[in-house]
Amino acid sequence: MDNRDSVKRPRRVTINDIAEATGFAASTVSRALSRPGRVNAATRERIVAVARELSYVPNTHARALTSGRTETVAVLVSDVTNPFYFGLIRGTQHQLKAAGYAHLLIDTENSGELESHMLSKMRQSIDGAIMATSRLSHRLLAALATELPLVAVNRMVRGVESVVLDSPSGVAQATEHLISLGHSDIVYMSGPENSWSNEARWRSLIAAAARHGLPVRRLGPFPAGRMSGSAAADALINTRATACIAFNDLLAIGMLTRLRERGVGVPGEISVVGCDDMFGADFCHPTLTTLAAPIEQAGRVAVSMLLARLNDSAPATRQSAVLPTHLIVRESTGPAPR
Amino acid sequence: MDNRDSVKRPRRVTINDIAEATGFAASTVSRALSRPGRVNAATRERIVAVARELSYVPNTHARALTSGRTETVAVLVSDVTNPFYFGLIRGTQHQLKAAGYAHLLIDTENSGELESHMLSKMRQSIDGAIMATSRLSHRLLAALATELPLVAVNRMVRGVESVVLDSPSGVAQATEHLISLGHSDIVYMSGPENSWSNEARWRSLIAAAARHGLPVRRLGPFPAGRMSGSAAADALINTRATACIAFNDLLAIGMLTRLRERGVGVPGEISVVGCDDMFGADFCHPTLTTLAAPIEQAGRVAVSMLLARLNDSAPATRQSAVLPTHLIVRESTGPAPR
DNA sequence: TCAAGGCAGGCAAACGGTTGCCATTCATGC
DNA sequence: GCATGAATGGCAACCGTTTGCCTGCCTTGA
Repeated sequence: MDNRDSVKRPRRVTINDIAEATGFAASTVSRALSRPGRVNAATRERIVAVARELSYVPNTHARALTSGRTETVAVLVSDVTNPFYFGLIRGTQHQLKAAGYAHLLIDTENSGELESHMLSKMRQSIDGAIMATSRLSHRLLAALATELPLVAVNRMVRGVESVVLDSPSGVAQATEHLISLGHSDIVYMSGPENSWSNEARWRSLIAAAARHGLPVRRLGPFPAGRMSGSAAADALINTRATACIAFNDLLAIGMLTRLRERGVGVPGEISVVGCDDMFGADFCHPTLTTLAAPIEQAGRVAVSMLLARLNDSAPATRQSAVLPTHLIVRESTGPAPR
Repeated sequence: MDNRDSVKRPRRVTINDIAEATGFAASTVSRALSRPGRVNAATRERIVAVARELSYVPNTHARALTSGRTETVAVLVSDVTNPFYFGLIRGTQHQLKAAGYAHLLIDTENSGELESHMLSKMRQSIDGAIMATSRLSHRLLAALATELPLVAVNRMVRGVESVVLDSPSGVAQATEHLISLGHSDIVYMSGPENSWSNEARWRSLIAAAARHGLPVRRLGPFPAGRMSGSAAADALINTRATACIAFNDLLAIGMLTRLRERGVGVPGEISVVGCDDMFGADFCHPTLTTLAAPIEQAGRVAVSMLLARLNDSAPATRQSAVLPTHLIVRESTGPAPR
């Protein structure tokens, strides 16, 4: 039925309508709109005016089909519900919008397999991708990077542009902080095993403690959710350690809750340090001493790097940006009990 | 350079490659893949097998160009950083992925203008949209709904399918709760003026209080962020009221912080009720009594409604789903001081 | 035996842009 | 006066699918 058609698809304005209205050929219209300088200034003005008047909107798909450019960037996160990503999503969202790109959000559910599957499925619908804390192996990630422009966040791999948060220096600060408070038995509460930053944090804790001749222990791995906090707290209590650094704030806050339930004083008996300074770290109880990571900025930087590569067509000197982290001392850390 | 080309665009497998490999025409391949039943079973099997072998991935854009279907749904939120949306994003993300749809996230930055602008720009790249707490006027929203399949969340408009959280009943529960604790002076801390749910909550507070012959007051409007909590708390203290219901948890948590700073006991001197039970409400200090809204479920339901409409082509009896809310009593509410 | 109708497959025209190549015009320099 | 070449615009092929229409064949029933 004609009626239905006109309702469902009101026949949008195309480049040909503009061509007809101006008397120019469609190709000229196309160039005027997407390649200024290739046509006469007067012509362009005329065309642009008519385009605006007809409220012309270029068809993304048609454009993508020939030119290959989709003006869309995928942002892959391992778990949308993890507040850690909120800042990242915000950062990428803003930067992409500013550049006129669309933001395709993909939740990889902590699965490297799903990650590469989605990516191969979307390869032609996106110009590039931001991979936040990818669960892919180094080899796979590097291979992917040769097929598709991508920037990794919190992941350092040869041949892949990346933005990483300088956890080492942050963890070192946290360690110094705890040591200066008299703690000599620091435990690392480990996150998921396939997480690159988990390893990075653990290694820098070892290094930092070693500089003071202190041994460190590691508990876990624990899934990076608040729920794991209970098990983590129980395990920690068992070790009789007086301080811990948790893989992330989610885990730390979960531990806080459990420690309180069990009547363990924080920071009286145990000091807890989190990582990421995510939403909530400043209003949980006690408020959490944590490693502030400029994750929103990381998102913006990642997008900038990606767009730079997309536009300059220069293969770019594969590089990585390292963003500083710093310790925010709040209520969850205090002098070691004697 | 040929080299560069082959690197950047490795020439993906198309329907024609399959046609050539199998000896069938491209059209038959197309039908075998997207309209089974239209071709002979044996033919289809053969084609599907070859397609898999060649790891064929259909080109979204080419498909969208002719069929108009993009298998993409836009999710518009007024502010990605508001934790309230996390659940929604999660819900929509999961449901869309399950159905094989892509999830286009759009932040409208609390601006109705940006909202409709983005939507008109994307109209041909999406099959439909989920509009969470739209800032658009009723008229505009209704008009939009005639041009594009959409489902509104937390917004009730004639002629627009919607999913709403039953705040009225929840606010009523909260009011009863406060009254039963002996409070007779309840203040509503208002959120943004252009928010539909803000009005809905305010109205149901009036109604609930009226049933007990109690007057209520309203303070604000306050922007729906944690930062506004300070101003809100100060204003509240000034009124000498003993209880308040805040537009949302963000505002409530902000108030909690400020009240603590100013030495006002919660719930000793003032009881605070939030709305949404967002991430953090259960670990802030004191933990927040709040209206739990099944927002993730709302996201799923919204997607289901939208997909049902997209697939059944039936214009659908424009309807709305109302999801129940319930009060979660935590530490921030207590008996009225005497 | 033949008309009618269903099934399976092919042809070719879209969909809405982009882009390589060609034609025209006009200024420039010798 | 003529070759040269830059600037500008048009032509038409193409991107990868979908889909309306057509054809040939086989089945069915009178």
